[in-house]
Amino acid sequence: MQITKQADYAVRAVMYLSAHGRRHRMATNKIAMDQKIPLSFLAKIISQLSIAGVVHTMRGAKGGVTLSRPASEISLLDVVEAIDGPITLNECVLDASVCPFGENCKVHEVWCEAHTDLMNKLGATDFQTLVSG
Amino acid sequence: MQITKQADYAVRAVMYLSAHGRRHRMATNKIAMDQKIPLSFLAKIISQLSIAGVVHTMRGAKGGVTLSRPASEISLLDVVEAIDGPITLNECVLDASVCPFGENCKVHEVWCEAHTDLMNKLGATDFQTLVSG
DNA sequence: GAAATCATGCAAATTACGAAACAAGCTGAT
DNA sequence: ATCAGCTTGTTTCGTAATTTGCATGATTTC
Ligand code: SF4
Ligand code: SF4
Repeated sequence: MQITKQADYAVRAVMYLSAHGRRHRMATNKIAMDQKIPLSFLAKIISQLSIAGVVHTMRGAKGGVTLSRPASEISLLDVVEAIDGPITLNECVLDASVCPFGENCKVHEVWCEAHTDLMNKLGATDFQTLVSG
Repeated sequence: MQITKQADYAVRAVMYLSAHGRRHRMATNKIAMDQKIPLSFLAKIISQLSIAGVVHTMRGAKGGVTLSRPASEISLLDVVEAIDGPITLNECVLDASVCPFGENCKVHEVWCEAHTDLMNKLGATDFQTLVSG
């Protein structure tokens, strides 16, 4: 019952980028140093964030990473789900057919409600307010 | 980002016990059959629930498992934490010292808030209302 | 072509899952 | 009282999946 370290690393990276503005291209190397992230591990995370459309990468000399959208339009949920996949408190939340009891289970509803609340909270927090506030 | 199957199994077991009342002693065998839980797995779960003080077990012939408290005084949180241990959305929620940024991290606060909300929700749902409602 | 950088693949470590075998306690009949 | 049978508690093991981290390769700019 925890987000993975990858997801937390990803959040730190996006925080770092948000704090430095979209104009500057930051090298993965520098991000890793400043945010205490294993370098070769961060590379893969950046890659996934790129595929998810959160960041934009530039290869070659003078390359680096930038946000592909304004920080105000990137939510915690975007980053976490880009790395860990859809977050589900219980396996039945997204697909009720995995359990023989499925829809007839009262607990199922509780998990779904809690899940929705969590999604709303994470979806409502954008990185602009995280950095400035 | 998911509770373990053990925790869900535990919830099913307690649901089953709550539905049948505290007066009846149910054999682990029967619970496993009706709730589609691997028998040898459920034994370990029952044991942990017993240690946590949620259920009371009786060995020997005519033995079985009963709730040690009225269903109205057992919350989802009790059962889940008895099995999975304290639930934490991120490792820094309970112990901020695991991260070099610790208290100075804005994201940390968000996780703590979300964590509190989740705890409250799970703590407020007792098995009496789950069964009857 | 060389340097800097992202991208991909591979291995160790940890954890979750399930099953089996064994030990211990209770009941009730003898 | 004693013994046999039933039921939970504990321990151990093996498998599978996930997580984490590292090393190497591919790509672009200068
Ligand atoms: S028993 Fe209920 S809560 Fe558990 S997986 Fe099935 S539907 Fe979901
Ligand atoms: S970076 Fe912030 S959110 Fe992540 S572990 Fe550290 S304190 Fe917690």
